[in-house]
Amino acid sequence: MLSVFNQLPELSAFVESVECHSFSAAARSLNTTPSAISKRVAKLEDRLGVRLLQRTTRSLNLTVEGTAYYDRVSRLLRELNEANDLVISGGKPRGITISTSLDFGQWLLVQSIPEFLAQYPEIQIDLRLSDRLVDLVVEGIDVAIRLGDLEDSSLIRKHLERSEFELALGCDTEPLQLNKSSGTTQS
Amino acid sequence: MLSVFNQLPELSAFVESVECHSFSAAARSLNTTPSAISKRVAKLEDRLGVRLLQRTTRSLNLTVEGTAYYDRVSRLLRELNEANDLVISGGKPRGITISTSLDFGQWLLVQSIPEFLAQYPEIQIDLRLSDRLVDLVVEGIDVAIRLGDLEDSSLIRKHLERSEFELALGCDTEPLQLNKSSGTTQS
DNA sequence: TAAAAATACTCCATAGGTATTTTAT
DNA sequence: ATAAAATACCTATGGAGTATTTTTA
Repeated sequence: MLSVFNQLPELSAFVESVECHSFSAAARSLNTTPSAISKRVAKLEDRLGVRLLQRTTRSLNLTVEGTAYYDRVSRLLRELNEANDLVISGGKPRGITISTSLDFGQWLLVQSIPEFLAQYPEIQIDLRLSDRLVDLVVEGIDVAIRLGDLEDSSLIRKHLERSEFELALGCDTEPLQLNKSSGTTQS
Repeated sequence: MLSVFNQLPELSAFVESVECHSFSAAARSLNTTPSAISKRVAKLEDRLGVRLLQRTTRSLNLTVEGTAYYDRVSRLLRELNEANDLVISGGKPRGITISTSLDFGQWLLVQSIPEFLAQYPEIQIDLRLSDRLVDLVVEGIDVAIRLGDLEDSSLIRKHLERSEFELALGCDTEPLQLNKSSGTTQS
């Protein structure tokens, strides 16, 4: 992954210019100046070594290469936006990582998780079943569920921040009956 | 197209870190310093408002969101590289825009272009057939072919730069017999 | 003549590097 | 004890704005 250079402002300027048929209009749309747009597109062309837009003071026209590039890049920008949107937290929990034992995971969660997902379809659950001792911090576990007195074991408990999962539980009536389970929980 | 912010260095740092399982290794791979990688990833997470990598001084682990983001973004970086490669000129002509009349285009070029493409498959041809007067500069036409005395018409001829098409013609024996056609040609 | 692109010039934000601190194995 | 991540600090690059010039419809 060596040949990708920084180019997103340039890409946006290019795509927006094509769609607006004008640098000035693109500048308005992107809340910047025509000067900036002109420079960004010029820089992009410079790096690619190819003229993308044939321009006079009165019109913009895509070159052959520009057309090919526009087709691909406009799609990529759309997809990148989608990837960002998917991941950007709207303040709400979006994903949790749960660690528990094989047994407990199978008997309790495999039944309850579908229920939970039915109520909160937008939350992604990463369920990791393992009987080994897990370092919650190192592996980025949000909630670990262990049976009984395991909470008195050698596991280190750290207070980091209020668990996203707890927030999810707190925001409505309890979707899972996990409250009674003795949890070694980051909270 | 408003929500895309500049993020390619951050994206590369993130993807490379995931693939190297280490900021330091990613820094080596991207010819920069661990400090830069650390800052880029932190900035990306900051903008997204989501932690992508759970890190200690000894290990990196993708969070749930990080996994989803990595899947998408690594693909996008690959595709962006491909788009760049596709368009980057290796010094050779890559595309020409030809303007000619409907008649001439049909009778001559429709026969000759397949031949030409057989010899130079990597060159893209954008053939625009039109009987109206065309401003070569405004529309980014590389070669315009007009019959006979049309070259004495009101068309303005400008010397801009040596036509890519002429170069293509000059680099070998003539692939088309266009030399005899009276051309209003940017050269 | 009006409006748009290019450009010269300046300024400032910020990305990146160096050196240091913290942390984990 | 070693190696990696985070951080503080500084510097310089280059991105963006303003104002001007050029061009074209």
